[in-house]
Amino acid sequence: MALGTDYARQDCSLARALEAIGERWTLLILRDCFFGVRRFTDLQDHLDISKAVLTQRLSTLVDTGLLEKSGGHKHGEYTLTEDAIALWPAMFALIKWGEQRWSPRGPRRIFSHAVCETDIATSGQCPTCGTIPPPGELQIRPGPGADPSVRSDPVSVALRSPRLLLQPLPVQR
Amino acid sequence: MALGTDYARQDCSLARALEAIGERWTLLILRDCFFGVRRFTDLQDHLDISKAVLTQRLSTLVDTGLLEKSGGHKHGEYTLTEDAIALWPAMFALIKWGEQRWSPRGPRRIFSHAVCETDIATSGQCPTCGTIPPPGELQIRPGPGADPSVRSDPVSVALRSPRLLLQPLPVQR
DNA sequence: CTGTATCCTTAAAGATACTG
DNA sequence: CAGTATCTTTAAGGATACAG
Repeated sequence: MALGTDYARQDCSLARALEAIGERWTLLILRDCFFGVRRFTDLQDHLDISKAVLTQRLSTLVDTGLLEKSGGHKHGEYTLTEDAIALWPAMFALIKWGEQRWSPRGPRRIFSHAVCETDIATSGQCPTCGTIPPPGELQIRPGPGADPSVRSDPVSVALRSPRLLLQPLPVQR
Repeated sequence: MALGTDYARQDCSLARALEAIGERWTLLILRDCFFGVRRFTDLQDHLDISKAVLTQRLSTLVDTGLLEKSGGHKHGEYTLTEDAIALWPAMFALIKWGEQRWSPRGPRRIFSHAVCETDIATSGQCPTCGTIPPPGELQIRPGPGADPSVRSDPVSVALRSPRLLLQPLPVQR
């Protein structure tokens, strides 16, 4: 965002949250991490973002304590910290809201509670066990609203197989 | 955001959502509307935002169908549409996440289920009735993490009295 | 009260080339 | 593979003055 990414003088937790994750691309980067993307190049390919911007965002996210980097300079991996994983309910709610408005053919992705084998509700609750499962217990698969024609890069292809959230995404190149 | 507010070629509802509410200030404007702020000047005073930016954001929000304007040119009022009210779970989750990380003295604002007179949990559920109350059934009051020293303008003062969400905020000038 | 209209400064983002 | 470095373009945001 131009001219400052902070919201000075706002006595509000929402402002603090947005200072951490409100910048352009940041939330999409974290979404990809939830989906198992961990490599710099994979993020770049999937997000269609410039290297410079991606570098800056990743560095900020590491500084803020939302991402952890491992693996050194080459073949490094970025993984979500506990603080970032705690963002899942907000991200899930945003995805659901986006679906209601802009996915007339239904959800693009469906989340289910792995242990109950039940698709979870819009509220985030599992209809079978009644809990709000943490992301690590969720499986993701393409839904009726998905549009495979949009993307055909290796990361997008890999993301189309059903899989657990937070698990590393194996990208075939 | 500089150079485009959209996320082209992202087959993802989160991207669509962010195109609508991801711009700087937009989510804070909607938050204020949930809290009952409805007037141009009140938003400007409370957000510490320039008129030009506020005008642009409000106009976009009306175009997107998230705000409705009534009252004509002067003394106009902006109110949330149903689509915007549906954003509450996401906004609530973001506020809670921000509190966990940046409000060590506890929540700045406490939400309670008006009919049950019970403070709602981090999950958004009312411990008494078990439901996830819609924003219209929520009351808001200052919490231990609030910092009244930050702001003393009329809007901030008015926001410090306990009140129902979505109800118009009476600002004394 | 609720905006428009201008001007100006800053920085955000893309493109491209280069590096350990 | 995972970035830096540089350059250029564009737009975002603040300030100020003005208007219906």
